[in-house]
Amino acid sequence: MAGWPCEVRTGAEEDVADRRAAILEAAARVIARRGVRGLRVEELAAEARVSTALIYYHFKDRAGILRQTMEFISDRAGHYTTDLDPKAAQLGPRGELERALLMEFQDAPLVRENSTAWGELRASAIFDPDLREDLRRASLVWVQEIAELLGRVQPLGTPTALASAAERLTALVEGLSGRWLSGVLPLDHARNLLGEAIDVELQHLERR
Amino acid sequence: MAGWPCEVRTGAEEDVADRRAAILEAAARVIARRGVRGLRVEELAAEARVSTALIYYHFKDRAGILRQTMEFISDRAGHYTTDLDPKAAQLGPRGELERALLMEFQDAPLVRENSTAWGELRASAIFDPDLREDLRRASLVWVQEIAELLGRVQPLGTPTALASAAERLTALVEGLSGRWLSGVLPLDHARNLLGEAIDVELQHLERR
DNA sequence: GTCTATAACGGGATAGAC
DNA sequence: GTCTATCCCGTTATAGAC
Repeated sequence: MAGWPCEVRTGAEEDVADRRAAILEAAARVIARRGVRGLRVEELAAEARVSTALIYYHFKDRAGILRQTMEFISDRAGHYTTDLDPKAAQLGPRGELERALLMEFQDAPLVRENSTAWGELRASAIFDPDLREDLRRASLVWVQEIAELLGRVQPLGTPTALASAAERLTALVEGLSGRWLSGVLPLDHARNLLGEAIDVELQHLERR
Repeated sequence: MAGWPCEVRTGAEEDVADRRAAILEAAARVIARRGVRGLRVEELAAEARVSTALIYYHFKDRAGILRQTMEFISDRAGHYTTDLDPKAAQLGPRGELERALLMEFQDAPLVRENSTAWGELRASAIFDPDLREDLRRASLVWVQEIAELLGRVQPLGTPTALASAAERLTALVEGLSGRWLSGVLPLDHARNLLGEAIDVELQHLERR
């Protein structure tokens, strides 16, 4: 998914990779601020402190920017699920599950930025076939991750039941996230609703 | 919400109202086809078989088109919930509840169009304060409507519990709708997941 | 109210030097 | 790889006739 080999890189290559990453980070910021529709290549260039020409050099065109930003954001979200909080394992399965699902609902700048940009790219995918494949893959991975955590909390659940619960919970996260970010729902309210949903689904898995 | 008086209208006024409505219908179609970002006033004009100038005459500017289309779509969705299916009352409360929530998941052209356009405008609202107020109102109305239906199925539920369940179910609809429309989830799968969610929430309401 | 014609501008994309 | 300068097209919005 990375687009860059995982081998050790020498000086020059690393500089390029860093610059690339810096542009993608900037793209995430700009998309979170203005939306996909509001992304101006010139603004992105300013945000990343490079020229517009360099952006086209690295990403070919506007569509390329979007596609690669989607990958970038999806990778980054995957990372802060596992990396960012090394004490996760000590929470126990239930704690890990809650953390993984509630993760998105913090107003820490980076997290909010990631959620906003991701939601925006997700919405764009409906009209942009280029983005669909990445979206599909990312969704699948996420659902499986949650199903697996659910299975650790409730080992009795059949694979199908676990998968369904995971699909509902992740879809619910997306729905609640949209409501939070558009100001329909305050953050803590969204968190409470999601917390209850986890309870409800776990109780339902238990009882069969 | 209508923007037009509910009184009887004489010939000329009716023509104007019809034309206005025709443009808004066309806007819904174009947004469903191209997204908000893809909405070109010229394409809208062609779709509605009028000139671009007329569109600006009626709606002031691009933002005005979006704002009024949002109202229009929200009204229309509200209508087909209650009007379009006069035999709804015969379904019993549970049937009405399911119908109201599953409504959005049909691939009848008009319904899909409404869902797509609504999802698109909802997503735009995150970056467009103009749209937020309408979105907030529409969401509120919808949640209350569902809470009321839930209460008829499960009269034991406390108002708070009913409200929470309604918020989760409606947010879930939005999440699943996005997944369906972006091709992540097939239609019948989305319907099944939502159907199960209704069961799960009702059982949870019962047990307390 | 509705049209045709066009002004005005924003922003995607590229040429070519370094 | 990276920049400066610029082209050029698509889009929004308006002027003015009917």
